[in-house]
Amino acid sequence: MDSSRDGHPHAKPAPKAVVGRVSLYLRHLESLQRQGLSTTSSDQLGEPFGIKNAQVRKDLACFGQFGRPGIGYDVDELTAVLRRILGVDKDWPLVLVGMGDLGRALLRYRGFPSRRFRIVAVFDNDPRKVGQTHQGVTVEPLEALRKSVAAHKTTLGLLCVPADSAQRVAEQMIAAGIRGILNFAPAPLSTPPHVSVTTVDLSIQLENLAYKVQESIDDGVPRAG
Amino acid sequence: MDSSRDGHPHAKPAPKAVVGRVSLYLRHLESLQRQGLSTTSSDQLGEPFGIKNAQVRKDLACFGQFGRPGIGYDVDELTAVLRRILGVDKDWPLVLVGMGDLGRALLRYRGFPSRRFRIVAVFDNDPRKVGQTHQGVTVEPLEALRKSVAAHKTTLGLLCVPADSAQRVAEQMIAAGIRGILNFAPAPLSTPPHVSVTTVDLSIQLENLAYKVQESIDDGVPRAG
DNA sequence: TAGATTGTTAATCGATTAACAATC
DNA sequence: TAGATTGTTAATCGATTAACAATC
Repeated sequence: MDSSRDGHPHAKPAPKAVVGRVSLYLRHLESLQRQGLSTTSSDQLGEPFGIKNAQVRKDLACFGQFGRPGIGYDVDELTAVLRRILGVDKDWPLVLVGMGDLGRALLRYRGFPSRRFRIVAVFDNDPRKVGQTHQGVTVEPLEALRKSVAAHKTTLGLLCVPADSAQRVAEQMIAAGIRGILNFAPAPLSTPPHVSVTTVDLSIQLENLAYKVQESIDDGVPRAG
Repeated sequence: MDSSRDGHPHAKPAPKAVVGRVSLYLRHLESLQRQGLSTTSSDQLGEPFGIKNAQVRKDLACFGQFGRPGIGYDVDELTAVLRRILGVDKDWPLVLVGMGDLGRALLRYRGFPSRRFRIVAVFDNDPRKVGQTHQGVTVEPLEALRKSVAAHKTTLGLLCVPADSAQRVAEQMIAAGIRGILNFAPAPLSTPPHVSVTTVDLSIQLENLAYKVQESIDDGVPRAG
């Protein structure tokens, strides 16, 4: 019952930090493709990210065998197979909830459409915002969420509301059928097990950066370079 | 030579994932403080994040001994000591480079000032943007970066330029004396060892979320909840 | 053939969890 | 005292790295 070759590997429960790195490899593969290269190696794939060749091979091994000893990997082939594995070989509709400054910025963010993520609907409960059109999308009230999610078969959502309403709004999104939430509110969300949440907490990121800088200044490396 | 008690612990090289979690504990402590609680426990501190009590205690042990057996932790005391350890007991000036949509959104983001991160200067090379004022800050050309960094003793920067200029601009920031970069460009930065970089790549985050959702749909949990 | 590079197994390393004596 | 909870040591778990036979 070896299923390591088929497209949607029911295989093992997808080893943890691996998927994030595979996304990076795919990025680099696409850039190699643009450069017109036809083959690559585990060494080359990990290099821009400081990832060792053994790790690259181990990561890829989670999903199957894609290379040839002595040769390496076919760029086009590996690109296609990783796209399929990661699910980015098709469009993903998104809902965006919360049209503050960040919501507006995300609506214009070019990195999403270029990866086939399409914001198909935006929601806000502020009556002054409802009815406005940004980037060709009209702001709807949250009551319209469930119908929209069903109509577009949306599974992913961007949550850009203030921290104090994040949990409540997340629950509405989940009730509407959303299965994955990219949460920009600086608040932990508690969600049922079938819903995935990634919290992007910019202050925490900055805080960690500040700590590292403080540390590096404390022990050595004192002034401007 | 036990230095586990002094404020800026020269002690051990700050165990990896620990700092991120300590930031979370601090957040929760501040919320407990607002609720008027005076003591807490390792159990309570980790609970909102799904972190086990043993882990909380181990994490805190990296920096010293702050609790009392049978009692727990003093909320005010632990808050103060964690703030000092993380370096958020003082203002951190920031530069922001790149005034696109995301740059503008970050300039308005309330999570930064509330954690004492102050955007003191913003830069862009587009002559149409230079001279504009947003949120009371005037956009300057990149040539002005070095002088500004020196004047404000800035060590941290937000990088919000397109991917294809990210490396070049990062080098300018580093040359100007910046020591930590929060990078929003979807591109890996290569930097000298005394400079810390955290890349916030929203497409990668979404991609990983999409993968998890796809996986959860594939094996079980089929429709809207 | 010699050199390159794979997939995989074994060894190392680090992080998480459990257990428990010590303390309030 | 009994119950709670710490700091820390030991046990477990998982992730990274090194090594190498197999292959082109």
